[in-house]
Amino acid sequence: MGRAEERLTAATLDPPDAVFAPVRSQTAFEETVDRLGTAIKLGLLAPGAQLPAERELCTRLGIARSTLRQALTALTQSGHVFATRGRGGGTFVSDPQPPADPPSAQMLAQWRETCDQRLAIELGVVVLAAERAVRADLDALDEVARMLDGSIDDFTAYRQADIRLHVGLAEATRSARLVRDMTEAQGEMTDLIGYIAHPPAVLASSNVQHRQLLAALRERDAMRAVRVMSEHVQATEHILAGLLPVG
Amino acid sequence: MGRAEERLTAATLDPPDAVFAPVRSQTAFEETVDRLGTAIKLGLLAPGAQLPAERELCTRLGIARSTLRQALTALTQSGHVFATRGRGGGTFVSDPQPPADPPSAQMLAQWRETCDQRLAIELGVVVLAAERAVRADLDALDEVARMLDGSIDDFTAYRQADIRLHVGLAEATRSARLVRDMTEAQGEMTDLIGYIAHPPAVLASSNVQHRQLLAALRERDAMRAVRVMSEHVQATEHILAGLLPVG
DNA sequence: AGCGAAGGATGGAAGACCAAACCTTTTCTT
DNA sequence: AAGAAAAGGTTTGGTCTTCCATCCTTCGCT
Repeated sequence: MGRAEERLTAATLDPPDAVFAPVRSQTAFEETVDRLGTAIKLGLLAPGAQLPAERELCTRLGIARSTLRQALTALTQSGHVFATRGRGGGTFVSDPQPPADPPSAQMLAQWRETCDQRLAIELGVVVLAAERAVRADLDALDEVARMLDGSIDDFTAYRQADIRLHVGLAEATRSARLVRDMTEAQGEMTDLIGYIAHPPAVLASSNVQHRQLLAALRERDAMRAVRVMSEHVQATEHILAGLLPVG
Repeated sequence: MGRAEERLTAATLDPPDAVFAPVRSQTAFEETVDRLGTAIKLGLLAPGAQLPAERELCTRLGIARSTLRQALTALTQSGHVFATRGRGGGTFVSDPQPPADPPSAQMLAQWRETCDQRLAIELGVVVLAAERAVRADLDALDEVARMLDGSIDDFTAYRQADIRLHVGLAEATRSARLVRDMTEAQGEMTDLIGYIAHPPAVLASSNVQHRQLLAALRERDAMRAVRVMSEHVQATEHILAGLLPVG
C-alpha cells in the first residue's frame, strides 16, 4: 500500500534514473584540455597552426591564464602542441601529431549511447541545414566531398575531411550550439573508430552517401536528407556492433 | 603572404568559433540545483513526492553531503521543496509549487538555438524509438496521449503530461544519455513557453500530432515519425518566433 | 642596443568541495 | 516507558582548484 493511495496520474510514476545520475563536475582545467585536445585530434586546429597568444586565449575561454597554462602544459607533455618563446613565438599544433591512445574502457562501454547521441545531432543538423544552408555553404561542402574522393586510400586523411564535412554541415545551420555538439560527437566517434580498419570500398560508399546528402540539401529535401544521413550514421554503427562488446 | 604558404588543404581553414568559446564551468552545487530543480519543474518529481534520504542521494549524485545540502537549502528557500525532521521525515517536493520565474534575458537571446537543439534530440529519439520501442512502451505512451486529450483546457496539466510523453519516448530508446538530453531540452523549453498563452485549439492539434507519431512508431515507420515530429517541434518554434525577439 | 611581444614562473587569497564527525528531532519497536 | 533507528541540521578542518598580480626569460624587430 502507500503507492496505491497517491493521485492516479502518470505524474506519480518513478522519476527517470537520469534525475539522480552522478553529477559530472569537470574542472575548467579538464574541460580546456578536452576542448583543445579534441579540436586538434579532429584537425580543426591543423598541424602547424598557431594558437592565439595565451593572454588572449585565456580571456576568450573565460579562464585565468594560470589555468590555461596548466592545460597547455598537459597538451605539451602529451606531444599535441609545442611552444616557442620570444617575440614571434607562440604555441603551435605539433606536426606530426603523436599517435592517438586507445579508447578507454568507459568509452567502449558506452559506445552505443555515443552513436545514439551522434545520430540525433546529425539528423537535427541535416533538417536545419536543408532549411538554412545557402549556396556558398553547399559549394564549399561539395569541395570537401571532392577531397574525400581523393582520400579513400588514406584513412587518416579521409577522416579529417569527413569531420570537416560534418562540422561544416553544422556550421551551415548557423547554430553555434549544434556546432559545439557536433564537434563533441565527432570527437567521441574518432576515439571509437580510430582503431578500426576502414577499407577503401567502405570509404568510397560512405562518400557516395555524402554526395546524395548534399544533393538532397540543394533541393531542400529534408526528408530525403534525413533518410540518407540515417543510413550513413547507422552504417558506422553496424561496423562497430561487429567489433565491440554489446552496448 | 604566410597564409598562402600553408598546405593547400581544407584543414587549414579557420577553426570554428566553438573551439575557443568560453568554457562552462558549472559547480557541483549549481548543477545539482539545476538537475533537481528541472526535474521538479518538469513534474518528473511530482508535488508531494519524497526525495531519497540525503545520505543516499549524495552518494547517488557523487557529491559530498554538504554540497547536496547547499543545493537543497537553495531549493527550500525558493519554495520548491521542504524538509521534515526525525524518523519518517525527509525532503519532499512542495505542493503546490511556487510560481515559475520569467525566463532570463540570456535564455531569451538564445531561444532559437535551444529549439534547434531540441529538434535534434527529438528527431534522434524518434528514429531510435521506431527501432527499439516495444509494445508496452507504446501502450504506456498511448495512455499519456489519452490524458493529454483530457487536459487541453488546463495548460499546466497539459504541459506536465506532454513532458511525460516526450521523456517517455526517450526512455523507449533505452539510451540514458538521450533521456538526460531530453529532460534538459524540455527544461529549457518550459522556461521559454511557460509564459505564453496556449489556447485549447493549439493543444488539441498538438496532441493529434502525438497520436500520429505513436501510430507511426507502431508501424516502425521512422521516416513518417520524423516528418510528424519535425512539424510538431517547428510548430512550437513558429509560435515563439512571433512573440520573441529575433534569435 | 633596446623595445616589445611572446611564453615561463611564483606566491598568496578566495572559494568549492569533501570527509568525518556530532547534534536534534521524531517515530517505531520492544 | 525506554531505547534504537532514521531522518534532517551543524560544525570543523583540510585539500584542491582557480584566480590575480607580479615578475622573469627569451628573442625578433627596429
